[in-house]
Amino acid sequence: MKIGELAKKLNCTVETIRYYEKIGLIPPSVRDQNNNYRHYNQNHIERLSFVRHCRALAMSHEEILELLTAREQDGASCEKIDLVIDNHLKHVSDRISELQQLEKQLHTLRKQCKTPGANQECGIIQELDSPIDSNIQGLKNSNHVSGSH
Amino acid sequence: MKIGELAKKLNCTVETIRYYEKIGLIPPSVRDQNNNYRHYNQNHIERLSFVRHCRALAMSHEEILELLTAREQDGASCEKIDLVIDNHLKHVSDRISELQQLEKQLHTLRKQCKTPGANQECGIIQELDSPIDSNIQGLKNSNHVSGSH
DNA sequence: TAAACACCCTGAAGTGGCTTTAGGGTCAAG
DNA sequence: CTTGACCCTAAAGCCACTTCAGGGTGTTTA
Repeated sequence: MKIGELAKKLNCTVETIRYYEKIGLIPPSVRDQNNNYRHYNQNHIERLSFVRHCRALAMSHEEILELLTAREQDGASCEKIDLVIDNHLKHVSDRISELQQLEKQLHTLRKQCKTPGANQECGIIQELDSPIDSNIQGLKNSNHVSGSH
Repeated sequence: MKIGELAKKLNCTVETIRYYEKIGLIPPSVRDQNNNYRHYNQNHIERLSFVRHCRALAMSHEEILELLTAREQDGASCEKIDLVIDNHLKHVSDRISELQQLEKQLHTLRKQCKTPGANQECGIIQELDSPIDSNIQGLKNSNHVSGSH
């Protein structure tokens, strides 16, 4: 299977697949000796499928590598696997809480503009001009609604 | 006021302030002619305070610039301002929904590991190995619980 | 047979919002 | 006169890709 076909099958771009190979998230592809095209076998497909599945669940590459390592340690218990999932789940839950707090604050801010008119009197701008309060300062690590890790 | 004092006052790092100046999010500081140290007046402080307030609400630099521009157009109505806030609020709400969907999926996945034992039989790994289903594919644009935009 | 078009390749740079690193200069206190 | 807190710059690193520039390959159709 060539890279374009694989990309379609797994709903990602060819660039992403080449990138994963480059950083070692998937093993090197086999190359066609004539034209240097990448070719993929069932093993590759399964591995990439696993990775994409994890990414769809918003796991980081680091977390995915931990899962892959844990999986390959035959006979080991799945405690490590559970731990990775639990930790990730906590990241997601925490991020949801943060965003919900943010949502509240934005609703409150939005209501400040009661009487649309000249912007100097806009309650929103007045509010944003005022000193930062401690509630809002609480959300330090958020770069634009992103980054649970 | 020197940069360190300003950073403390606004609860951010000196590096962040220098970075904002570099990318033009705040106007250039006044320099001490002797030692080239940055100095800030009330205008600078208010502007940076505004920017930090917006960032605490997870707005992007682009959104902040839109607000700053709208604010400076004297006499214009605050429709633009409202629009920026409304759009941003929608980003946040949408991201919350996505993360909640993710949270559900992760809970379901976590439950697959009912009987902790040898990892080959771990339901989690089995699930992640299986083909990606269309529900999960729905969350395409998420890079690790981040990026509402 | 040649041109069009879809597909493949590489390496480097760009994205956002900073943070970190490396290598310095300045200034007040002891 | 040295210690330590503060200041400066330019460049690289972070994450997970995406985009760009420039080129090769392979099939199909005029």
